[in-house]
Amino acid sequence: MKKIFEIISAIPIFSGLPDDQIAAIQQIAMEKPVNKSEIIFSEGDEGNGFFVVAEGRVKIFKMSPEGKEHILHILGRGQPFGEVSVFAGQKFPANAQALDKGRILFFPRGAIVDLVAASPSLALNMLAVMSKKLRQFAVQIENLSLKEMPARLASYLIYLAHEQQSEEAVTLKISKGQLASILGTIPETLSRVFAKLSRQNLIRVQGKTITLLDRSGLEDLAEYGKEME
Amino acid sequence: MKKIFEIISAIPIFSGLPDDQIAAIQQIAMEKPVNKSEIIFSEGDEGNGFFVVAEGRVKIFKMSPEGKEHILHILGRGQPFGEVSVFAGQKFPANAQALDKGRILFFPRGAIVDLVAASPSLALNMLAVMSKKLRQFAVQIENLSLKEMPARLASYLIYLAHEQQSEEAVTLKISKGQLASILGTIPETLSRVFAKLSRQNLIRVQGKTITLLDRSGLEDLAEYGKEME
DNA sequence: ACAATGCCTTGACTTAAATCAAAATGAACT
DNA sequence: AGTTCATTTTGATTTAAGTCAAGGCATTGT
Repeated sequence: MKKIFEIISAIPIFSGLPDDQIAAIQQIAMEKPVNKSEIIFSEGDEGNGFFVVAEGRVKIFKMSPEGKEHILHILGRGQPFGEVSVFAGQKFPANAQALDKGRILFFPRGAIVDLVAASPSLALNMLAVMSKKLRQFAVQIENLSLKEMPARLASYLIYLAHEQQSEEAVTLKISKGQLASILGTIPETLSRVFAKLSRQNLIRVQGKTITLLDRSGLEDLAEYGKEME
Repeated sequence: MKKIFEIISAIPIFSGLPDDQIAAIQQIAMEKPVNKSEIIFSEGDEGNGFFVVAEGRVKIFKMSPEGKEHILHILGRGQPFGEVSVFAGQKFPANAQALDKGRILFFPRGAIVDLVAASPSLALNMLAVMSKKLRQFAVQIENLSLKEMPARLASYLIYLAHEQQSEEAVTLKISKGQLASILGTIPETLSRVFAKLSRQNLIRVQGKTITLLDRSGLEDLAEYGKEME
Protein backbone atom coordinates (compact mmCIF):
# COMPACT_ATOMS: atom_id res chain seq x y z
CA MET A 1 0.00 0.00 0.00
CA LYS A 2 1.52 3.23 -1.16
CA LYS A 3 1.95 6.35 0.91
CA ILE A 4 -0.34 9.25 0.08
CA PHE A 5 2.61 11.51 -0.55
CA GLU A 6 4.00 9.22 -3.21
CA ILE A 7 0.64 8.93 -4.88
CA ILE A 8 0.04 12.64 -4.88
CA SER A 9 3.39 13.52 -6.33
CA ALA A 10 2.80 11.03 -9.13
CA ILE A 11 -0.52 12.57 -10.15
CA PRO A 12 -0.22 14.44 -13.44
CA ILE A 13 -2.23 17.46 -12.27
CA PHE A 14 0.22 17.95 -9.45
CA SER A 15 3.39 17.13 -11.33
CA GLY A 16 6.17 19.63 -11.31
CA LEU A 17 4.88 21.46 -8.27
CA PRO A 18 7.34 22.49 -5.55
CA ASP A 19 7.42 20.33 -2.44
CA ASP A 20 5.72 22.85 -0.20
CA GLN A 21 2.72 22.93 -2.50
CA ILE A 22 2.57 19.16 -2.66
CA ALA A 23 2.59 19.25 1.12
CA ALA A 24 -0.29 21.72 1.14
CA ILE A 25 -2.22 19.50 -1.22
CA GLN A 26 -1.55 16.51 0.94
CA GLN A 27 -3.00 18.45 3.84
CA ILE A 28 -6.34 18.84 2.20
CA ALA A 29 -6.55 15.42 0.55
CA MET A 30 -8.87 12.95 2.20
CA GLU A 31 -8.28 9.30 1.63
CA LYS A 32 -11.15 6.89 1.39
CA PRO A 33 -11.22 3.16 0.79
CA VAL A 34 -13.84 1.94 -1.65
CA ASN A 35 -15.28 -1.49 -2.17
CA LYS A 36 -15.76 -3.19 -5.47
CA SER A 37 -18.88 -1.88 -7.20
CA GLU A 38 -19.27 0.94 -4.69
CA ILE A 39 -20.99 4.01 -6.10
CA ILE A 40 -18.76 7.01 -5.52
CA PHE A 41 -21.19 9.59 -6.76
CA SER A 42 -24.25 9.77 -8.97
CA GLU A 43 -25.22 12.14 -11.72
CA GLY A 44 -26.87 15.17 -10.23
CA ASP A 45 -25.20 14.90 -6.83
CA GLU A 46 -23.76 18.08 -5.40
CA GLY A 47 -20.12 18.25 -6.39
CA ASN A 48 -18.21 19.57 -3.43
CA GLY A 49 -14.84 18.60 -4.70
CA PHE A 50 -13.04 16.25 -7.01
CA PHE A 51 -11.40 12.85 -6.77
CA VAL A 52 -8.28 11.03 -7.81
CA VAL A 53 -7.92 7.28 -8.07
CA ALA A 54 -5.27 6.07 -5.64
CA GLU A 55 -5.72 2.36 -6.19
CA GLY A 56 -8.04 0.25 -8.29
CA ARG A 57 -10.16 1.38 -11.22
CA VAL A 58 -13.14 3.67 -11.42
CA LYS A 59 -15.67 3.87 -14.18
CA ILE A 60 -17.46 7.07 -15.16
CA PHE A 61 -20.72 6.50 -16.96
CA LYS A 62 -24.06 7.87 -18.01
CA MET A 63 -27.31 5.96 -17.66
CA SER A 64 -30.28 6.02 -19.97
CA PRO A 65 -33.59 5.81 -18.19
CA GLU A 66 -34.18 2.32 -19.58
CA GLY A 67 -31.09 1.28 -17.68
CA LYS A 68 -28.63 1.15 -20.54
CA GLU A 69 -25.28 2.57 -19.58
CA HIS A 70 -22.60 4.26 -21.59
CA ILE A 71 -19.12 4.28 -20.10
CA LEU A 72 -17.33 7.57 -20.66
CA HIS A 73 -14.02 6.61 -19.07
CA ILE A 74 -12.36 3.94 -17.06
CA LEU A 75 -9.73 5.51 -14.86
CA GLY A 76 -6.69 4.07 -13.14
CA ARG A 77 -4.21 5.26 -10.55
CA GLY A 78 -3.43 8.94 -10.56
CA GLN A 79 -6.31 9.96 -12.77
CA PRO A 80 -8.65 12.69 -11.60
CA PHE A 81 -12.42 12.69 -11.97
CA GLY A 82 -15.28 14.93 -11.03
CA GLU A 83 -13.23 18.07 -11.68
CA VAL A 84 -15.95 19.56 -13.81
CA SER A 85 -18.15 20.20 -10.82
CA VAL A 86 -15.41 22.05 -8.97
CA PHE A 87 -15.14 24.90 -11.42
CA ALA A 88 -18.45 24.94 -13.24
CA GLY A 89 -20.23 24.71 -9.94
CA GLN A 90 -22.86 22.37 -8.67
CA LYS A 91 -23.63 18.96 -9.91
CA PHE A 92 -21.77 15.97 -11.24
CA PRO A 93 -22.60 15.38 -14.89
CA ALA A 94 -22.20 11.59 -14.70
CA ASN A 95 -21.93 8.65 -12.32
CA ALA A 96 -18.77 7.18 -10.80
CA GLN A 97 -18.42 3.64 -9.56
CA ALA A 98 -15.44 1.66 -8.30
CA LEU A 99 -14.67 -1.40 -10.41
CA ASP A 100 -12.32 -2.90 -7.83
CA LYS A 101 -11.67 -2.65 -4.17
CA GLY A 102 -9.32 0.29 -3.90
CA ARG A 103 -8.77 3.76 -2.54
CA ILE A 104 -9.62 7.22 -3.72
CA LEU A 105 -8.52 10.67 -2.70
CA PHE A 106 -10.99 13.48 -2.28
CA PHE A 107 -10.11 17.15 -2.59
CA PRO A 108 -12.73 19.49 -1.21
CA ARG A 109 -13.80 22.26 -3.46
CA GLY A 110 -13.02 25.32 -1.40
CA ALA A 111 -9.52 24.23 -0.53
CA ILE A 112 -8.69 23.38 -4.12
CA VAL A 113 -9.99 26.67 -5.41
CA ASP A 114 -7.79 28.47 -2.91
CA LEU A 115 -4.79 26.46 -3.93
CA VAL A 116 -5.38 27.03 -7.61
CA ALA A 117 -5.79 30.72 -6.97
CA ALA A 118 -2.52 30.74 -5.09
CA SER A 119 -0.52 28.60 -7.46
CA PRO A 120 -0.27 29.54 -11.11
CA SER A 121 1.45 26.33 -12.07
CA LEU A 122 -1.27 24.27 -10.46
CA ALA A 123 -3.82 26.30 -12.38
CA LEU A 124 -1.98 25.67 -15.63
CA ASN A 125 -1.74 21.98 -14.86
CA MET A 126 -5.45 21.76 -14.27
CA LEU A 127 -6.15 23.64 -17.46
CA ALA A 128 -3.93 21.22 -19.33
CA VAL A 129 -5.70 18.20 -17.87
CA MET A 130 -9.09 19.58 -18.80
CA SER A 131 -7.96 20.50 -22.25
CA LYS A 132 -6.84 16.95 -22.84
CA LYS A 133 -10.17 15.65 -21.69
CA LEU A 134 -11.98 18.04 -23.98
CA ARG A 135 -9.91 16.82 -26.85
CA GLN A 136 -10.67 13.22 -26.00
CA PHE A 137 -14.34 14.00 -25.87
CA ALA A 138 -14.18 15.69 -29.24
CA VAL A 139 -12.67 12.52 -30.67
CA GLN A 140 -15.32 10.42 -29.02
CA ILE A 141 -18.08 12.56 -30.46
CA GLU A 142 -16.51 12.28 -33.86
CA ASN A 143 -16.35 8.52 -33.54
CA LEU A 144 -19.91 8.17 -32.35
CA SER A 145 -21.44 10.28 -35.04
CA LEU A 146 -19.20 9.82 -38.03
CA LYS A 147 -17.98 6.25 -37.84
CA GLU A 148 -19.53 2.88 -37.69
CA MET A 149 -18.67 0.10 -35.34
CA PRO A 150 -15.78 -1.58 -37.14
CA ALA A 151 -14.05 1.77 -37.47
CA ARG A 152 -14.66 2.60 -33.83
CA LEU A 153 -13.26 -0.70 -32.71
CA ALA A 154 -10.24 -0.31 -34.95
CA SER A 155 -9.62 3.18 -33.49
CA TYR A 156 -9.87 1.85 -30.02
CA LEU A 157 -7.45 -0.99 -30.67
CA ILE A 158 -4.93 1.40 -32.17
CA TYR A 159 -5.33 3.70 -29.21
CA LEU A 160 -4.79 0.74 -26.88
CA ALA A 161 -1.70 -0.38 -28.74
CA HIS A 162 -0.37 3.13 -28.38
CA GLU A 163 -1.11 3.19 -24.69
CA GLN A 164 0.38 -0.22 -24.08
CA GLN A 165 3.32 0.60 -26.34
CA SER A 166 2.98 -2.65 -28.13
CA GLU A 167 2.98 -3.11 -31.86
CA GLU A 168 1.91 -6.68 -31.89
CA ALA A 169 -0.81 -7.39 -29.41
CA VAL A 170 -2.95 -5.63 -26.86
CA THR A 171 -4.62 -6.86 -23.72
CA LEU A 172 -8.07 -5.78 -22.67
CA LYS A 173 -8.09 -4.72 -19.06
CA ILE A 174 -11.87 -4.77 -18.99
CA SER A 175 -14.59 -7.17 -20.03
CA LYS A 176 -15.86 -7.15 -23.57
CA GLY A 177 -19.21 -6.07 -22.29
CA GLN A 178 -17.62 -2.98 -20.79
CA LEU A 179 -15.74 -2.34 -23.97
CA ALA A 180 -19.03 -2.47 -25.85
CA SER A 181 -20.38 0.19 -23.55
CA ILE A 182 -17.34 2.41 -24.09
CA LEU A 183 -17.75 2.10 -27.83
CA GLY A 184 -21.41 2.96 -27.56
CA THR A 185 -22.85 -0.41 -28.47
CA ILE A 186 -23.96 -3.72 -26.96
CA PRO A 187 -22.04 -6.96 -26.39
CA GLU A 188 -23.73 -8.86 -29.24
CA THR A 189 -22.75 -6.27 -31.80
CA LEU A 190 -19.21 -5.99 -30.49
CA SER A 191 -18.84 -9.73 -30.68
CA ARG A 192 -19.92 -9.73 -34.30
CA VAL A 193 -17.52 -6.93 -35.14
CA PHE A 194 -14.66 -8.81 -33.53
CA ALA A 195 -15.63 -11.80 -35.66
CA LYS A 196 -15.78 -9.67 -38.76
CA LEU A 197 -12.36 -8.12 -38.29
CA SER A 198 -10.95 -11.57 -37.57
CA ARG A 199 -12.46 -12.91 -40.77
CA GLN A 200 -10.75 -10.07 -42.61
CA ASN A 201 -7.46 -11.07 -41.02
CA LEU A 202 -7.03 -7.70 -39.42
CA ILE A 203 -6.86 -9.10 -35.90
CA ARG A 204 -6.83 -12.34 -34.01
CA VAL A 205 -8.82 -12.60 -30.81
CA GLN A 206 -7.85 -14.96 -28.04
CA GLY A 207 -9.82 -14.13 -24.95
CA LYS A 208 -8.64 -10.77 -23.72
CA THR A 209 -5.61 -10.75 -25.98
CA ILE A 210 -6.03 -9.14 -29.36
CA THR A 211 -3.26 -9.57 -31.89
CA LEU A 212 -3.05 -6.83 -34.47
CA LEU A 213 -2.30 -8.72 -37.67
CA ASP A 214 -2.57 -5.84 -40.10
CA ARG A 215 -1.80 -2.54 -38.53
CA SER A 216 -2.12 -0.44 -41.62
CA GLY A 217 -5.36 -2.14 -42.59
CA LEU A 218 -6.71 -1.25 -39.18
CA GLU A 219 -5.55 2.32 -39.59
CA ASP A 220 -7.33 2.62 -42.91
CA LEU A 221 -10.46 1.21 -41.39
CA ALA A 222 -10.27 3.55 -38.42
CA GLU A 223 -9.63 6.50 -40.66
CA TYR A 224 -12.03 5.87 -43.47
CA GLY A 225 -14.88 4.35 -41.57
CA LYS A 226 -15.97 2.24 -44.47
CA GLU A 227 -14.16 -0.71 -45.90
CA MET A 228 -12.35 0.14 -49.04
CA GLU A 229 -10.60 -1.56 -51.94
CA MET B 1 -18.88 48.48 -35.01
CA LYS B 2 -18.08 47.92 -31.38
CA LYS B 3 -14.88 48.89 -29.68
CA ILE B 4 -12.53 46.08 -28.74
CA PHE B 5 -12.60 47.15 -25.14
CA GLU B 6 -16.34 46.76 -24.91
CA ILE B 7 -16.24 43.38 -26.54
CA ILE B 8 -13.48 42.13 -24.30
CA SER B 9 -15.13 43.19 -21.11
CA ALA B 10 -18.32 41.42 -22.16
CA ILE B 11 -16.54 38.09 -22.73
CA PRO B 12 -17.43 35.58 -20.03
CA ILE B 13 -13.88 34.34 -19.55
CA PHE B 14 -12.78 37.87 -18.76
CA SER B 15 -15.76 38.90 -16.72
CA GLY B 16 -15.18 40.23 -13.26
CA LEU B 17 -11.56 41.04 -13.90
CA PRO B 18 -10.16 44.36 -12.69
CA ASP B 19 -9.74 47.08 -15.29
CA ASP B 20 -5.98 46.91 -15.38
CA GLN B 21 -6.13 43.25 -16.32
CA ILE B 22 -8.72 43.90 -18.99
CA ALA B 23 -6.34 46.53 -20.30
CA ALA B 24 -3.50 44.03 -20.36
CA ILE B 25 -5.67 41.57 -22.23
CA GLN B 26 -6.62 44.23 -24.70
CA GLN B 27 -2.93 44.80 -25.31
CA ILE B 28 -2.34 41.27 -26.46
CA ALA B 29 -5.59 40.77 -28.38
CA MET B 30 -5.33 40.89 -32.13
CA GLU B 31 -8.38 41.73 -34.13
CA LYS B 32 -9.00 40.12 -37.47
CA PRO B 33 -11.87 40.50 -39.90
CA VAL B 34 -13.15 37.29 -41.44
CA ASN B 35 -15.20 36.71 -44.54
CA LYS B 36 -18.19 34.49 -44.77
CA SER B 37 -17.12 30.85 -45.10
CA GLU B 38 -13.52 31.69 -44.32
CA ILE B 39 -11.61 28.84 -42.71
CA ILE B 40 -10.12 30.11 -39.45
CA PHE B 41 -8.15 27.00 -38.69
CA SER B 42 -8.16 23.34 -39.60
CA GLU B 43 -7.86 20.24 -37.52
CA GLY B 44 -4.22 19.47 -36.96
CA ASP B 45 -2.98 23.04 -37.40
CA GLU B 46 -0.54 24.30 -34.83
CA GLY B 47 -2.49 26.06 -32.13
CA ASN B 48 -0.54 29.11 -31.13
CA GLY B 49 -3.34 30.76 -29.30
CA PHE B 50 -7.06 30.91 -28.96
CA PHE B 51 -9.88 32.96 -30.42
CA VAL B 52 -13.01 34.77 -29.41
CA VAL B 53 -15.87 35.66 -31.72
CA ALA B 54 -16.26 39.45 -31.84
CA GLU B 55 -18.91 39.58 -34.51
CA GLY B 56 -20.73 37.01 -36.63
CA ARG B 57 -20.90 33.28 -36.02
CA VAL B 58 -18.27 30.58 -36.17
CA LYS B 59 -18.79 26.88 -36.53
CA ILE B 60 -16.52 24.26 -35.02
CA PHE B 61 -16.70 20.92 -36.75
CA LYS B 62 -15.08 17.60 -37.44
CA MET B 63 -14.86 16.06 -40.88
CA SER B 64 -15.04 12.42 -41.80
CA PRO B 65 -12.77 11.45 -44.67
CA GLU B 66 -15.77 10.87 -46.92
CA GLY B 67 -16.53 14.54 -46.46
CA LYS B 68 -19.37 14.26 -44.00
CA GLU B 69 -19.14 16.87 -41.30
CA HIS B 70 -20.33 16.92 -37.74
CA ILE B 71 -20.78 20.33 -36.14
CA LEU B 72 -19.62 20.42 -32.55
CA HIS B 73 -20.61 24.00 -31.79
CA ILE B 74 -21.86 27.13 -33.38
CA LEU B 75 -20.51 30.12 -31.52
CA GLY B 76 -21.64 33.70 -31.32
CA ARG B 77 -20.25 36.92 -29.93
CA GLY B 78 -18.08 36.62 -26.87
CA GLN B 79 -17.59 32.89 -27.09
CA PRO B 80 -14.07 31.49 -27.05
CA PHE B 81 -12.78 28.68 -29.22
CA GLY B 82 -9.52 26.88 -29.75
CA GLU B 83 -8.63 27.11 -26.05
CA VAL B 84 -7.84 23.43 -25.89
CA SER B 85 -4.70 23.85 -27.92
CA VAL B 86 -3.39 26.59 -25.65
CA PHE B 87 -3.11 24.45 -22.56
CA ALA B 88 -2.86 20.93 -23.87
CA GLY B 89 -0.26 22.10 -26.33
CA GLN B 90 0.03 21.59 -30.04
CA LYS B 91 -2.74 21.03 -32.47
CA PHE B 92 -6.34 22.06 -32.93
CA PRO B 93 -8.65 19.11 -32.49
CA ALA B 94 -11.27 20.36 -34.95
CA ASN B 95 -11.92 22.86 -37.73
CA ALA B 96 -13.25 26.38 -37.38
CA GLN B 97 -15.03 28.28 -40.11
CA ALA B 98 -16.81 31.64 -40.14
CA LEU B 99 -20.49 31.39 -41.02
CA ASP B 100 -20.86 35.11 -41.60
CA LYS B 101 -18.68 38.05 -42.39
CA GLY B 102 -17.48 39.19 -39.00
CA ARG B 103 -14.50 39.72 -36.75
CA ILE B 104 -12.54 37.54 -34.40
CA LEU B 105 -10.02 38.24 -31.70
CA PHE B 106 -6.86 36.22 -31.41
CA PHE B 107 -4.92 35.78 -28.19
CA PRO B 108 -1.42 34.42 -28.67
CA ARG B 109 -0.52 31.50 -26.55
CA GLY B 110 2.51 32.75 -24.69
CA ALA B 111 0.90 36.00 -23.64
CA ILE B 112 -2.22 34.27 -22.39
CA VAL B 113 -0.27 31.72 -20.41
CA ASP B 114 1.62 34.56 -18.73
CA LEU B 115 -1.61 36.35 -17.93
CA VAL B 116 -3.25 33.25 -16.54
CA ALA B 117 -0.20 32.56 -14.43
CA ALA B 118 -0.35 36.12 -13.11
CA SER B 119 -4.07 36.29 -12.50
CA PRO B 120 -5.77 33.68 -10.37
CA SER B 121 -9.22 34.92 -11.21
CA LEU B 122 -8.54 34.67 -14.91
CA ALA B 123 -7.33 31.13 -14.34
CA LEU B 124 -10.49 30.26 -12.46
CA ASN B 125 -12.62 31.81 -15.17
CA MET B 126 -10.93 29.75 -17.81
CA LEU B 127 -11.33 26.62 -15.74
CA ALA B 128 -15.01 27.37 -15.38
CA VAL B 129 -15.46 27.86 -19.10
CA MET B 130 -13.71 24.61 -19.88
CA SER B 131 -15.67 22.77 -17.25
CA LYS B 132 -18.88 23.89 -18.84
CA LYS B 133 -17.72 22.75 -22.21
CA LEU B 134 -16.77 19.37 -20.78
CA ARG B 135 -20.19 19.03 -19.31
CA GLN B 136 -21.82 19.93 -22.61
CA PHE B 137 -19.71 17.34 -24.36
CA ALA B 138 -20.70 14.72 -21.82
CA VAL B 139 -24.33 15.45 -22.57
CA GLN B 140 -23.69 15.28 -26.27
CA ILE B 141 -21.98 11.92 -25.93
CA GLU B 142 -24.88 10.67 -23.91
CA ASN B 143 -27.33 11.85 -26.54
CA LEU B 144 -25.40 10.33 -29.39
CA SER B 145 -24.98 6.94 -27.86
CA LEU B 146 -28.06 6.48 -25.73
CA LYS B 147 -30.86 8.27 -27.52
CA GLU B 148 -32.44 8.09 -30.91
CA MET B 149 -33.23 10.98 -33.16
CA PRO B 150 -36.63 12.09 -31.89
CA ALA B 151 -35.25 12.26 -28.37
CA ARG B 152 -32.20 14.17 -29.50
CA LEU B 153 -34.27 16.68 -31.36
CA ALA B 154 -36.59 17.09 -28.39
CA SER B 155 -33.58 17.69 -26.13
CA TYR B 156 -32.23 20.25 -28.49
CA LEU B 157 -35.51 22.12 -28.72
CA ILE B 158 -35.82 22.23 -24.96
CA TYR B 159 -32.27 23.47 -24.70
CA LEU B 160 -33.04 26.14 -27.29
CA ALA B 161 -36.17 27.24 -25.47
CA HIS B 162 -34.08 27.55 -22.34
CA GLU B 163 -31.46 29.59 -24.11
CA GLN B 164 -33.99 31.83 -25.79
CA GLN B 165 -35.98 32.09 -22.59
CA SER B 166 -39.15 31.36 -24.40
CA GLU B 167 -41.77 28.89 -23.34
CA GLU B 168 -43.79 29.01 -26.47
CA ALA B 169 -41.68 29.02 -29.57
CA VAL B 170 -38.06 28.92 -30.59
CA THR B 171 -36.29 30.25 -33.63
CA LEU B 172 -33.55 28.36 -35.40
CA LYS B 173 -30.58 30.60 -36.00
CA ILE B 174 -29.11 28.08 -38.40
CA SER B 175 -30.30 26.06 -41.35
CA LYS B 176 -31.96 22.73 -40.81
CA GLY B 177 -29.09 21.08 -42.59
CA GLN B 178 -26.71 22.51 -40.02
CA LEU B 179 -29.00 21.43 -37.24
CA ALA B 180 -28.95 17.92 -38.65
CA SER B 181 -25.18 17.98 -38.49
CA ILE B 182 -25.22 19.17 -34.88
CA LEU B 183 -27.56 16.35 -33.96
CA GLY B 184 -25.36 13.84 -35.71
CA THR B 185 -27.65 13.03 -38.61
CA ILE B 186 -28.53 14.11 -42.15
CA PRO B 187 -31.15 16.56 -43.43
CA GLU B 188 -33.52 13.88 -44.76
CA THR B 189 -33.73 12.17 -41.41
CA LEU B 190 -34.14 15.42 -39.53
CA SER B 191 -36.95 16.44 -41.82
CA ARG B 192 -38.76 13.19 -41.15
CA VAL B 193 -38.33 13.56 -37.43
CA PHE B 194 -39.74 17.08 -37.58
CA ALA B 195 -42.69 15.66 -39.47
CA LYS B 196 -43.13 12.89 -36.93
CA LEU B 197 -43.13 15.19 -33.92
CA SER B 198 -45.56 17.47 -35.71
CA ARG B 199 -47.86 14.54 -36.40
CA GLN B 200 -47.76 13.75 -32.69
CA ASN B 201 -48.75 17.33 -31.94
CA LEU B 202 -45.64 17.94 -29.92
CA ILE B 203 -44.47 20.82 -32.09
CA ARG B 204 -45.49 22.92 -35.04
CA VAL B 205 -42.90 23.83 -37.63
CA GLN B 206 -43.17 26.99 -39.69
CA GLY B 207 -39.92 27.60 -41.47
CA LYS B 208 -37.36 28.45 -38.85
CA THR B 209 -39.92 28.93 -36.12
CA ILE B 210 -40.78 25.93 -34.03
CA THR B 211 -43.73 26.17 -31.67
CA LEU B 212 -43.56 23.86 -28.69
CA LEU B 213 -47.12 22.62 -28.36
CA ASP B 214 -46.56 20.07 -25.63
CA ARG B 215 -43.67 20.91 -23.43
CA SER B 216 -44.02 18.05 -21.03
CA GLY B 217 -44.51 15.57 -23.84
CA LEU B 218 -41.25 16.79 -25.31
CA GLU B 219 -39.55 16.45 -21.98
CA ASP B 220 -40.69 12.86 -21.64
CA LEU B 221 -39.48 12.10 -25.10
CA ALA B 222 -36.12 13.74 -24.44
CA GLU B 223 -35.77 11.90 -21.18
CA TYR B 224 -36.97 8.46 -22.06
CA GLY B 225 -35.63 8.23 -25.56
CA LYS B 226 -38.36 5.93 -26.71
CA GLU B 227 -41.99 6.81 -27.13
CA MET B 228 -43.93 5.40 -24.31
CA GLU B 229 -46.92 3.17 -23.59
C1' DA C 1 -15.83 -34.10 -11.53
C1' DC C 2 -19.90 -31.39 -11.08
C1' DA C 3 -23.02 -27.96 -10.95
C1' DA C 4 -23.49 -23.08 -11.09
C1' DT C 5 -22.67 -18.61 -12.41
C1' DG C 6 -21.17 -15.06 -15.35
C1' DC C 7 -19.41 -13.90 -19.87
C1' DC C 8 -19.34 -14.38 -24.65
C1' DT C 9 -20.98 -15.89 -29.09
C1' DT C 10 -24.36 -17.19 -32.70
C1' DG C 11 -28.74 -17.09 -35.14
C1' DA C 12 -33.23 -15.21 -36.74
C1' DC C 13 -35.65 -11.13 -36.82
C1' DT C 14 -36.93 -6.09 -36.35
C1' DT C 15 -36.11 -1.42 -36.66
C1' DA C 16 -33.95 3.19 -36.99
C1' DA C 17 -31.56 5.65 -39.83
C1' DA C 18 -28.63 6.21 -44.15
C1' DT C 19 -28.70 6.32 -49.10
C1' DC C 20 -30.31 7.38 -53.62
C1' DA C 21 -33.31 9.89 -56.41
C1' DA C 22 -36.55 13.32 -57.36
C1' DA C 23 -39.83 16.75 -56.46
C1' DA C 24 -41.14 20.95 -53.99
C1' DT C 25 -40.39 25.02 -51.77
C1' DG C 26 -38.05 29.22 -50.98
C1' DA C 27 -34.71 32.99 -51.50
C1' DA C 28 -31.74 35.87 -54.30
C1' DC C 29 -30.72 38.24 -58.78
C1' DT C 30 -31.50 40.10 -63.27
C1' DA D 1 -41.89 38.03 -63.30
C1' DG D 2 -38.77 34.47 -64.20
C1' DT D 3 -34.40 32.03 -63.82
C1' DT D 4 -31.10 30.08 -60.85
C1' DC D 5 -29.48 28.17 -56.84
C1' DA D 6 -29.82 26.33 -52.20
C1' DT D 7 -32.63 24.25 -48.87
C1' DT D 8 -36.14 21.17 -47.53
C1' DT D 9 -39.33 17.51 -48.09
C1' DT D 10 -41.02 12.99 -49.74
C1' DG D 11 -40.65 8.31 -51.45
C1' DA D 12 -38.46 3.72 -52.24
C1' DT D 13 -34.78 0.96 -50.83
C1' DT D 14 -30.66 -0.72 -48.31
C1' DT D 15 -28.01 -1.41 -44.44
C1' DA D 16 -26.05 -1.26 -39.81
C1' DA D 17 -27.05 -2.20 -35.51
C1' DG D 18 -30.40 -3.41 -31.84
C1' DT D 19 -33.50 -7.04 -29.86
C1' DC D 20 -34.83 -11.53 -28.39
C1' DA D 21 -33.67 -16.10 -27.57
C1' DA D 22 -30.66 -19.88 -27.16
C1' DG D 23 -26.19 -22.22 -26.75
C1' DG D 24 -21.33 -22.51 -25.73
C1' DC D 25 -17.31 -21.65 -22.76
C1' DA D 26 -14.94 -20.86 -18.97
C1' DT D 27 -14.09 -19.88 -14.09
C1' DT D 28 -15.22 -20.82 -9.42
C1' DG D 29 -16.63 -23.46 -5.56
C1' DT D 30 -18.20 -27.65 -3.33
